[in-house]
Amino acid sequence: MTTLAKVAKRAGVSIATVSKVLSNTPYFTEETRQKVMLAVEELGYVPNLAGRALSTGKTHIIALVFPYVYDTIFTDPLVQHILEGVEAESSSQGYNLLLSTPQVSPSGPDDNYLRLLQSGYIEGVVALDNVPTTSVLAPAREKKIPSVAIGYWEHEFSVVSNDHLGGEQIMEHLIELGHRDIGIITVAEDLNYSISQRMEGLRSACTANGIDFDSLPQQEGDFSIESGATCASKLLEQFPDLTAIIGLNDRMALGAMQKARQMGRTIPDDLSIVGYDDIPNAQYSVPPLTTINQQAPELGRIATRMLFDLINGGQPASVILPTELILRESSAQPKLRYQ
Amino acid sequence: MTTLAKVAKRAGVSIATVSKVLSNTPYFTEETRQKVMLAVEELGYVPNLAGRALSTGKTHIIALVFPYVYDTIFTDPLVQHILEGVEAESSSQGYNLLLSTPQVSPSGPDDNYLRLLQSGYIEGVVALDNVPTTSVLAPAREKKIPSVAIGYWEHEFSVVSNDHLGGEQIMEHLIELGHRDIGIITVAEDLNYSISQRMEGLRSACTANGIDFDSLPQQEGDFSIESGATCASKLLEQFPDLTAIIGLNDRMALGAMQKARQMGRTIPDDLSIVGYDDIPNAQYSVPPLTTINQQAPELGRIATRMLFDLINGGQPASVILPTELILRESSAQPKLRYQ
DNA sequence: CTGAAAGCGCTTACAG
DNA sequence: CTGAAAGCGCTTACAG
Repeated sequence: MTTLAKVAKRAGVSIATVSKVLSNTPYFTEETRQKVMLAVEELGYVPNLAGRALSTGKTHIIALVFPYVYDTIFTDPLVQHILEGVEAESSSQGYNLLLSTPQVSPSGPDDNYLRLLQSGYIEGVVALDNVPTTSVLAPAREKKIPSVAIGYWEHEFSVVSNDHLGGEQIMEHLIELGHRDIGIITVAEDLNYSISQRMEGLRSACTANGIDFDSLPQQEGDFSIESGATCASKLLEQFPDLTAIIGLNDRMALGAMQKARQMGRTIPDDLSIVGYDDIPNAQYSVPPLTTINQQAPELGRIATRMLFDLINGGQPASVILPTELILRESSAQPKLRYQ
Repeated sequence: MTTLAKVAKRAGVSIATVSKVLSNTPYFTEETRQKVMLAVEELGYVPNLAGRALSTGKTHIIALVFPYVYDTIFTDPLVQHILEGVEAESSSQGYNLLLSTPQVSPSGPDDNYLRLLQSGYIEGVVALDNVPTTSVLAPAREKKIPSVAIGYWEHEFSVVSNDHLGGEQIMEHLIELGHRDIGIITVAEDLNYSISQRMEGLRSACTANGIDFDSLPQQEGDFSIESGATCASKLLEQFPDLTAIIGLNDRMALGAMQKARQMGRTIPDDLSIVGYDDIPNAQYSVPPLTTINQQAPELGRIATRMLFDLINGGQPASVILPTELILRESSAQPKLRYQ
């Protein structure tokens, strides 16, 4: 390993000088600079980050945290997009990205994660903080580690998609088309805050239109395609008169669509199906899925920018991203049953 | 920040003693141990990793490297599954995961990545090393950094799916069904080694069955659903007699399926379409997609286990994972055209 | 403009 | 069984 000392020796100067030349401190002759750079070049010197971290406290690492709530976290398109955005921003700043997926329980995140936070290894953390039982950022805030939340936990610095609005939009859309018998595929309340917000959005659209939200049938899935299929089948068996089904994420909606077709329904003629997320596949399903776009890639990008601002002493403003209804062919007016 | 020194002071012992107690060195009285542990407890001491790294050279970080070749790397299901497997293994070993997505060009991976390798920050690296122009692991090997390749670059320690076999299997399947007019949706040769291997597999199945592989029409996509649709449309316009299309990944096959349907083909009656990867959506397309399962999640898991073996001084054997043909409903016998 | 020295927090021979 | 001391590789006041 080439160290500062070796470079210094070769260049015939002190290690302090090498260090200063490399960190672009002013005050040294062009001659010294050249000697040093030549030695650095010849020796292929690369600073040891642990050494630097120990003396400066800066590691140039930020952590990206996804609480581990269900098996397949990385298959969630939201997670992918956040990852993509965070990666892009952090590497553009010359920072490295540490990925952490702590287990969370009502008593808090796991010890490994807690230790990581205090280890001095990371300068800050961006976390998807949407699990109602526990906030993975609470410990970071206690320890005054710069952190930005993507999600609903109360946090000074956060970015979140307006799930309430998205919920309203998708329900409004169905109501406008004339639907009243609407089944809902959701997810267990304690699993995810965004989903609860979407539910609230659905509710307020109903209320605004004089529909009793609580009378609409619901089934709980687990975000997966499979669960969407199962829920759809239960919904349609118990309530054959449903004219529309809302899946609170696209994957469940897609599963529902397949199942409904197997059960003999034509989409959208017999049954409208709408989703939420606007994942790439939503565009390519048969028929293409009406859904809500929540600008997921922006979430990660913005959160990371906020984090760097914070690390540099700024006070970034929190952000709420608007959602947009994406009209495709899986939704239409209900057929008139009694004519 | 609580340091060893503070703990030592509180426990009334030397910092050396605290350090030894914590690292489970033998030789100290139960009484000392208790005093130390109590102080650790009370102060909430967590070792500073930079300090430890500097004196031991162990950082408890491994890097996972995905060369950045096309925009949407994290949307590739293969990447997701590798990530999942690597994450699971490394966190089970108490290691943290650093994600790196270097830009690669014919002259090699980018400087940031090169610096990371030499920074002393990482104990080893697992890399998806399938881009023909450049191996991201070549620099790691030069620098004697423990590394495991997922892919085809020649590397002492590697794990790879048997793409050649997979290619054979999918082509064999179509040939057995009676197809001879087969269109292929592939990807530019210099983009990905796995794909070239699959192509070779297709070729050998053809050769074994007396079919001239080079006469089969091909189109180049870019892994995306969209590109699959575009390629299928070109293929079907130029060669309307095709009875089957192979997509060299599922997403392109899925795009092809949608486009073929729009062009009036019924799948599989008028046209068989098969894919490669067995992504979750393959099961839920209409009709469900015949494809090749390559045990992607295992790739990451095995590679990481090999890396830890290597770090601990072992010499793990390289692994080639077999593929499996997954029969679904998107493939069938071709219709007899001239009866 | 340059360098000697202290210090970041830890571990590890080496004495005792 | 315990501790003093050196050292890991770097940066940063402080002198000169």
